[in-house]
Amino acid sequence: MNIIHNVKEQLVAALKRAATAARQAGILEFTELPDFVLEVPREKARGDFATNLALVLAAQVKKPPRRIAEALLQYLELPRPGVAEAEIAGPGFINFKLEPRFFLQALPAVLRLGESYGCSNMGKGEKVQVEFVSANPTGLLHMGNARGAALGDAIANILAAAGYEVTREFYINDAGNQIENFALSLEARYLQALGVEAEIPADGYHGQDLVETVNRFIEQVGDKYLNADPSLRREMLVSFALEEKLAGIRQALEDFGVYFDVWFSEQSLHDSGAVAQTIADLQRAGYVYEKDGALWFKATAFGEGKDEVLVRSNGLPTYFAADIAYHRNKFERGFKRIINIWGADHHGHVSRLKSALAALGLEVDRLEIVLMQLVRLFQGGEILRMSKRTGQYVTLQELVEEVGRDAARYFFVMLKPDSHLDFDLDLARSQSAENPVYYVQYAHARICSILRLAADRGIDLPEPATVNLELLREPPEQELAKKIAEFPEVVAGAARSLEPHRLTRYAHDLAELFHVFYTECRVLADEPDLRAARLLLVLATRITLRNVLNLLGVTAPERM
RNA sequence: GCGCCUGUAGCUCAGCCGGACAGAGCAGCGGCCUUCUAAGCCGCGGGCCGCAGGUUCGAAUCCUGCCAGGCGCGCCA
Repeated sequence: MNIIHNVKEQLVAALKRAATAARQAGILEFTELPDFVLEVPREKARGDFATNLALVLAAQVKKPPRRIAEALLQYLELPRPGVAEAEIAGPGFINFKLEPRFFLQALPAVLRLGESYGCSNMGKGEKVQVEFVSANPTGLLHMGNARGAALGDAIANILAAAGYEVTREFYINDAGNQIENFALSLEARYLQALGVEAEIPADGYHGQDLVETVNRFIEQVGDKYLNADPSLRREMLVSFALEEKLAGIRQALEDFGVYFDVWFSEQSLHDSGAVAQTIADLQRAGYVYEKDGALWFKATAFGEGKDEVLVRSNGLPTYFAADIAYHRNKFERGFKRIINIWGADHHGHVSRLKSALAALGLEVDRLEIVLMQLVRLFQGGEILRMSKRTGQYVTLQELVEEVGRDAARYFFVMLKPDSHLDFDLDLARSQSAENPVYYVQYAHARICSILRLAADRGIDLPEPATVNLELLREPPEQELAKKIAEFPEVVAGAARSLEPHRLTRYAHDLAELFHVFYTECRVLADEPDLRAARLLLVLATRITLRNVLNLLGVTAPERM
């Protein structure tokens, strides 16, 4: 059920036939039909669709584009019913106008589909995994993680709507050097709390949160590990702290409306031998050598600038080695598309990882990495530096408290991932009421208000099949219906490109057209048939608004 | 030095698989509430699309070179 998609396909086919017919008649000479587009023109006065076919043909045909367009029109059979007229404009575009009531057909179907309006079977049920956030479990979530959470969750939602079977995964970096540091820092705090002099490593974790964590640890076990074997002491501290930190992360994400299907432990890859196995397989493939007591991956064989260490001279595998094993594991789990949402500071890692996966004989094209640029925080005109070690950062929890979940999520998803994001805290606090998300939510609340009033007055909701759509003759009514009809195309486009910000654009445009309609047309009119038709339009708008907000992880309030 | 990202209205950003006069929000100015929520609607002002070349019938969009900002180039993760 996608009337726009259907009519576009018909038009494209008709255009191809027209070009072929003109060639056979000897009017247009060309060897191969070039790629052309059929798109919605920016200026709505130009019609509903426009094609540049005559323009792109000009290179081969060697005639003025407008002349070519004339020839095409001569042989073009317009799909009917649907397309009302075609005309040549500008340098040689062909503009098409649909019959005014064409888009109104979509309305009954929207009501029938309800929550699933906008969904498609594009993904054909293929398994896709989206891994995102994957924050270090040694602290709290910061603004960069928040952006990743909003973005990753929206992408996962959109893919699910487009017919993929989606798994959301959080990779827990619970191994390696940082955990060592974490352990030493915890140990120092533990000893300090028990009155023993101890120092946190220079590059350790100095945040106040560890003091509190250690205090809770002491409430449970007291000074039991004061004189214990240091490695046991650290192990107990780490396992306690990680559990607590992860629970906090999970809670913060849930408060942000983000849930994961799988929490995948890096340590489990070491424990299961997967890391060792991966290194051995790379070795067998001939891409590993030893130098200075370490094992190196021959990344230069894949065009990289330099080789990478897999196993350090102290015998411990690197994060890189574990990440290769992790991604191999993803392939083994059968995902057709493997999508990672990474901060731009990891971009150097992308091609290295892909090289290693190629060395293992895996189809690297199945791995898609969305790099998002980092978030810079401003306060009082100054940059706030974020650092786990110094404990100075604004957390996701604070963000949600300050600006609200809906506003924060909308804001993060509104920007394309490539854009650097300067987040002005003062602005976010003061302007939260002017956030564009309210514009969209307000449209939804207004609709609910109309429906409440209708119920109060004992007005029945229309039966879609019996509504006379012909009564919707006003331009705002038809434009709103057209925008509603576009929704499935927009979702599919966002899924293809992994660009959720297309949906915030769409949501804004839809809300705008509704507000105009609301101002111009009275829904609860006296005339029952017109009222029923407008109620149908309003109900379809509500469904579409709700569905698009849902995909973005933003609530659709009934009152504001 | 090398690599990736960004540079569009006062501010924050769309548009960038080339196309028809460059768009939106916020901020500014002026109108609109006796009937469904004014968190709204209508109108106005505001832009050498970082700079310079090139390709093209046509460039914000593609190519090259500069300039500016961010990030990366660890036996860190």
